[in-house]
Amino acid sequence: MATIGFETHDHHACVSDTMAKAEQRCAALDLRLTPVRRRVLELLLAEHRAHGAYDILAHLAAEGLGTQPPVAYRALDFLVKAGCAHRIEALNAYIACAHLGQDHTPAFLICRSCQSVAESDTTLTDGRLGKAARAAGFQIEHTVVEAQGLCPACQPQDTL
Amino acid sequence: MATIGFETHDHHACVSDTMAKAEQRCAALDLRLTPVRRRVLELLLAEHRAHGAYDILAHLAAEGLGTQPPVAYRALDFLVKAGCAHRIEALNAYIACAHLGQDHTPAFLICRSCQSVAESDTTLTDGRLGKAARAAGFQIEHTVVEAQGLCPACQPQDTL
DNA sequence: GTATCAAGCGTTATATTATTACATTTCGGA
DNA sequence: TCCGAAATGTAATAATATAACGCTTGATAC
Repeated sequence: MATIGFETHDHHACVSDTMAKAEQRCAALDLRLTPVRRRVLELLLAEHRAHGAYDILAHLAAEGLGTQPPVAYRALDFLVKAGCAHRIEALNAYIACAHLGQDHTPAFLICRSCQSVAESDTTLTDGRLGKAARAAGFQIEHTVVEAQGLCPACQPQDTL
Repeated sequence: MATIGFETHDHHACVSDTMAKAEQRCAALDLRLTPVRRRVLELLLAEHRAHGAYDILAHLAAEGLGTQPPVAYRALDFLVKAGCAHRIEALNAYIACAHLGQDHTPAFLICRSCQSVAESDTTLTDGRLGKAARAAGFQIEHTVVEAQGLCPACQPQDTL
């Protein structure tokens, strides 16, 4: 399990790695990473935080890539279906996948102070949700696991 | 842990029990369960499924209890804050709490076929979200744990 | 009792998020 | 080169949610 988003890291490499993986993934699945889709993924990747569809649309509009809501929603839906991005239900917003290429069931840690979002790569079945589902005879198809609170950097510091 | 929602049960008793507990809880916390709030809770309790704010508002309007969105949102917000209801983020909708009076961290099982929602009463800290948060130094304040899929009754049957 | 204050409520308006529908274009394969 | 599927452009609208403001009510201090 690795949680990506709060710790400092080489973000430039993080972005280019992910773009490269997205290319590979789309090629492998015979999906077309068109200019708009690619640009939206870049915009999502720029920061480890969630982006609203209309935020994305504003960037696209500024760059002449589209002005109407469906442009943004289509690209975001594509990226989500392709596994390159996730939707954060608690924020009605989207974030680039931090574990592209790994089969994973994402869980998110959302900081209410700095709005950063970390994606934790976990497995589902032995979690509480998996147990509860098995006990109830429920067949899980998709999970939404999100925690809201304070990231390490935003917690009140006793020392220093 | 108990998951309430899919199994058949004495729903009339389930409703009246919950209303009684809500009364007690509000009295104990010095919160006012006004007619609109009470009625909204009854509406939520009528079925173990999520109800949109505007669905609730339509009922209130039909009963002369209010016609504008804030009427519904205020009552729903009150019930959520009071612990008598939960918001289902994946559906932008609300559901009555099935574990009133118990300190719990809810997790929901949402059937995409019949729209029923079961609430599983779990503890947080040893689940995968808790582990991930501890590992990342993240301080959790609120969790959203929702699974979408098929409830027992809606799964394709091999036998029978 | 009555002045005061906070909570609740009524109402208008508007903000935010998301989808439907349909015409047009692009792209790959027959 | 023609066809069909996928992608895109665009207008309109639906669905969800909040801001703002004034009035009413109910509890409390005096």
